[in-house]
Amino acid sequence: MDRDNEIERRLKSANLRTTEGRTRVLDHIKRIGQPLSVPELHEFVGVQVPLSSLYRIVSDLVDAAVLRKLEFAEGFARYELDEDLAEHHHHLVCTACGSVVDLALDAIEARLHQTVDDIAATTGFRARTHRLDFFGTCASCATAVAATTAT
Amino acid sequence: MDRDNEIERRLKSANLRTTEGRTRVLDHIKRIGQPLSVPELHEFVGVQVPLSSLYRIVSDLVDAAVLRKLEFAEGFARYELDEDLAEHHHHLVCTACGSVVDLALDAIEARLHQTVDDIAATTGFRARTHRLDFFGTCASCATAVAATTAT
DNA sequence: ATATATGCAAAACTTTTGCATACAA
DNA sequence: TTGTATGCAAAAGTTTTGCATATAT
Repeated sequence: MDRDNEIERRLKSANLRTTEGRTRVLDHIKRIGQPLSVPELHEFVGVQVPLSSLYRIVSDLVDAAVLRKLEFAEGFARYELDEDLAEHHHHLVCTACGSVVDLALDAIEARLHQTVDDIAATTGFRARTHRLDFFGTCASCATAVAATTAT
Repeated sequence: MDRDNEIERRLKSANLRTTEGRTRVLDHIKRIGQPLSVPELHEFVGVQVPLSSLYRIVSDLVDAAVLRKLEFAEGFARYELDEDLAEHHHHLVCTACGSVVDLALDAIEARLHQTVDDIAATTGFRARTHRLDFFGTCASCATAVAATTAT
């Protein structure tokens, strides 16, 4: 896969060896497709990789531009593939069930591109990346709430 | 001021008394106009209010919908006035100097409103609020970098 | 062979909590 | 007066670090 080659390349140029821990972490993040916290990785990847190693692994991978660190207001960080490796996307955070779902919509990006231009013209700020998250109720929680309320 | 009345109202309906600590925290957050961390508040508000009290104060104010908790990927939380109390805005985060500047642009909101509609139509997710932050280089850091590079 | 990565234990940092005292209403 | 807020100290949760050992290249 092309993406895997690019990951290899970034690991190499950051002088990071291909180890079992890193491979496991990346495999799980690629497979799950949602931003994961280190404790979650600890559970998924297997307890045989200690937390301290996981923290070092994700930190190194962030430095190598393979992972990206995210924080919602949860009190801990989550990690996902760097945006060059995954399709650029945003997040739908359900405040009822806590789920975080990726969202990619061409129409959004077009509008944001205009916005970045507006900002540069207005303030002189050169936006290189952005982060756009939506908070609300996912379809299934909306249904659940409707059912409860109907009672 | 109208906003202060609204804050009073929210404190009252959350059964929160008007104390010196809360008043100080709110005064500083209103005055500074940038999202502040608790350690920053500790320094600004005065060391005579201990950290534990500050954490309790901001937590209570978040529950009362007077403050809003934000997290960039810094490892700690920042607090600013709830969006109903401040003009709805976004953030320009300079990755060179770390400054966080508020930005409010009508054109952005119009585009986001369309986006929220798109999302509801596409996914069924009902977005109640959103968060949009831009990361890049502020005008003065861009100038500084240009100067350095020119040498 | 050699530099890098890991595991363990200990520590640092942010945030939370229990409880007695102080304060706002 | 009465319930709420604070200060202090201790603890909990997340993340970082030192150092000896194990591993990738």
